[in-house]
Amino acid sequence: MLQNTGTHPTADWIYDQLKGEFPNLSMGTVYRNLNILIEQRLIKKIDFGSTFDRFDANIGPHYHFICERCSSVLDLELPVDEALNERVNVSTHHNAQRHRIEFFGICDRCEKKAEG
Amino acid sequence: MLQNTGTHPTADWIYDQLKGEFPNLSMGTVYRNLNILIEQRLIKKIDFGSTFDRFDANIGPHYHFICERCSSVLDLELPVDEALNERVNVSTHHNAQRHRIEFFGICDRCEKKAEG
DNA sequence: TTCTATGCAAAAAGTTTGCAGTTAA
DNA sequence: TTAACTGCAAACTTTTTGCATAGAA
Repeated sequence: MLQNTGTHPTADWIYDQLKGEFPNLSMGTVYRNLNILIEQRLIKKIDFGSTFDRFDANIGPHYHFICERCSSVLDLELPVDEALNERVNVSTHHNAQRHRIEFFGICDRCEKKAEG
Repeated sequence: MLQNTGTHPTADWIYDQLKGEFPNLSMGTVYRNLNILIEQRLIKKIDFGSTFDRFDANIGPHYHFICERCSSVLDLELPVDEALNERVNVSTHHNAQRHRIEFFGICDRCEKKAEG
């Protein structure tokens, strides 16, 4: 089983790709192997640390902090750096209009709890 | 119906919060109203432009570009700015160990297609 | 009455799991 | 003979939808 595409595939896409080579491949196997690769830290799932959708009432541009202990998602005051979009547009042929940053670590509250 | 928490709630959490005030509230209503608020651009769903999980075979630190037309997720060459974590740690009491950036816009390929 | 919003339950979408059967060491 | 892996189908989790009803204008 190989994993060397340059893309960020969905399980579904992987299934379609491999279906040609292994005609009776099943989704169960795809997910099972993806999870094994995640455990072995050979790949990552791109997520927000929870299986639920998250909603954001703060419409203005702002960055997020995601606590890896309690999974809460917090707003940051850090000023948004619009120049970053330009950096992308200059160094690639994409047209980036905005961006989002998530910081990962341990939040204020969990740090305090750990000390307590 | 109110939406003014400072957090980034899951539908589930909202349901629990409102359950006290509206004892026979149902999940259907919560999701329906969240989707109305999204249409009205009063809130946002924090996602990657697709309902599927995405997997990343590139374990090293790197940033992503997400095309809002074709929903593909592409790696960027932009150098990762480790100093950003420090900026967060200095201005808040959280402990940020790493971060992730997603740029949103129209990708190379879709731009070309549009030009025809 | 008409229009919008709701509860409920069923369906859909995406992911995980149990089990029995293969295959390879 | 084991141990690891697989297909299949069923179960599970999260979100969406259909329908009949309730309440407001």
